[in-house]
Amino acid sequence: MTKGESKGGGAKVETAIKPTRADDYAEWYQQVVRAADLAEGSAVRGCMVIKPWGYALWERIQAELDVMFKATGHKNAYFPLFIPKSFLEKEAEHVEGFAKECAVVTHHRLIAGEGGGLIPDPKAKLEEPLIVRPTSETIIGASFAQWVRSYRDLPLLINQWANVVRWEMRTRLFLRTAEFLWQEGHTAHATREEAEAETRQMLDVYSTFAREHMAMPVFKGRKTDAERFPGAVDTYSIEAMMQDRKALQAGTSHFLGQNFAKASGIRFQSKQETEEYAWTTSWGVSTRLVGGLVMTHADDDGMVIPPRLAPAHVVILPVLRGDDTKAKVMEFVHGLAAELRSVTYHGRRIEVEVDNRDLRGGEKSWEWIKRGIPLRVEVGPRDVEAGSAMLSRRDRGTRDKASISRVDLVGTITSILDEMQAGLYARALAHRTEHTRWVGSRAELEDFFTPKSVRMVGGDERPEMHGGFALCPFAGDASVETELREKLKVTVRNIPEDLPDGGPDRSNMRCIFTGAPADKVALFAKSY
RNA sequence: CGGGGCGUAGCGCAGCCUGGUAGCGCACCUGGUUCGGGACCAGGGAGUCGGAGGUUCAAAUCCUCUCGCCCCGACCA
Repeated sequence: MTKGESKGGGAKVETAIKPTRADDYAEWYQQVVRAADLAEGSAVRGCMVIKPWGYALWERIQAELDVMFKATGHKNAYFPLFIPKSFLEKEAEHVEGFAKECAVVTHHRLIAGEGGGLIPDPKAKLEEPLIVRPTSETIIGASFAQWVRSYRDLPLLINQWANVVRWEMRTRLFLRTAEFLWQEGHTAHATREEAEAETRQMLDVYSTFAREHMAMPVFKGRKTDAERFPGAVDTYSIEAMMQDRKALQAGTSHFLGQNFAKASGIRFQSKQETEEYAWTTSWGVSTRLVGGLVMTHADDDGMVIPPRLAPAHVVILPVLRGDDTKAKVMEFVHGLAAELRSVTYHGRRIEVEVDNRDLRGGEKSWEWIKRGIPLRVEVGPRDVEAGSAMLSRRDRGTRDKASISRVDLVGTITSILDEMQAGLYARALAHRTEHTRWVGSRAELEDFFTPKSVRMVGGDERPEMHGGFALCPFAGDASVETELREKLKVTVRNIPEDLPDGGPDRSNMRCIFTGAPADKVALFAKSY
């Protein structure tokens, strides 16, 4: 059982977030997002306001990924928000995939209506409707077609940071909203091999980022046909396990073959003087990662931010008691803050917040606990006397604090943060390992994903937290996927590259559903 | 788009059945006592009760219409 859960032996602990994960996971998630001040709903249905602390997390994700994209040769650019309807129509599968959830712009002017309001001017109707981009393959393809003439123009390695709109029915902050922020890489290559290598390279970038920065273990793998991106030849994903054991697709990378090159006319003259279609890729991660961060690390007291992603690493909370000591304490605090800021942690300066708001100490502490800042440092008159501070770590109990000398704090803060980062990853990995299982038969798989109802205090019954990741040989029969999705809401998340120990003899596997020879192992799970 | 629910102070709600002109908790403001882990006391500000129409001496409450939102069923980063 994870730290902070209210069930189990011992006295019931008062938690900052109610309900707890064990009591109502979905509601817990919403409460953490609110309590950590990450985001809130807005006047626009399905759209969220990302608040400064939440946006700072996204900025950290952007900053780290951007460096990784640049290091692999990509350049940033920006393409239009609006896509002519005819562009979207160019790739058949693509249309089918997105048509159902598009925002459409039909007019370019408003005039006074009868009731005093504004209405679209019938005389200002667009000749061709514009679609607010749900993704940009087609509009970027049009530019690529202009930019690419010769094999010497390839590869073309472009990324854009942008917002996109998908008119979703059911929305949840960060996890699924009608508008979201993301990054979409688009590349064009002279050969199939090179484009496939690019697809895999970016998948690796994502999994490295997830592991090292987000402290989130992921399974990398290829999607089945049923789960492929509309218009792609192959889709790859990284899949992470959330604390309720459901999978979250945390990043995708697509090998688009020549489908979009043909649709957009991305042609080039080869060295052999033949005309060829380019091979393209696209890959993306979104603000959904912030939701993934919450569901991977947060606990019943709120957000927990991995140090390497933290907008601020430490908050200093001055304990001010009376005017006689206030000046001394603040002098010490500012000195300490300056010293900490001079320390480098993975290429960044340590970020320090000094919270000297006129609030009670406990109230401030709890606020920062809920926000998930890695370290809290209290400095009061007694610490000033002793040249020390009281240090609390977000990965320990909320009341757990220990005195540390100023010198030691400055000297060891990076190793403390590294230890926390490693600890968060280890904990997430242990959780995933505990709930990942090889299954040998369909019955076993169905049992694994069938909840046993649990009687709550007060008599309510609700499904237990159950299931997890199931691995088994799979021959790739699409009708099996449909059946499992309909019956159990379980899907193949991907065909993982790296498999945990155990399982059947890889050289002689049979599909557990059809009995046919199988050369692949599939990862099954319920998902967000 | 089908089934269910809800709109009353910034947030969460009570009041409605049995009409009499608006209340509670949290938050906010002021003063005081407090303060090394979610304080207490006293005082205070804040709501055209989603909107329109009707019944009535009188409507948050009853009736009609309307708008918006949330939950459940077909999708998805």
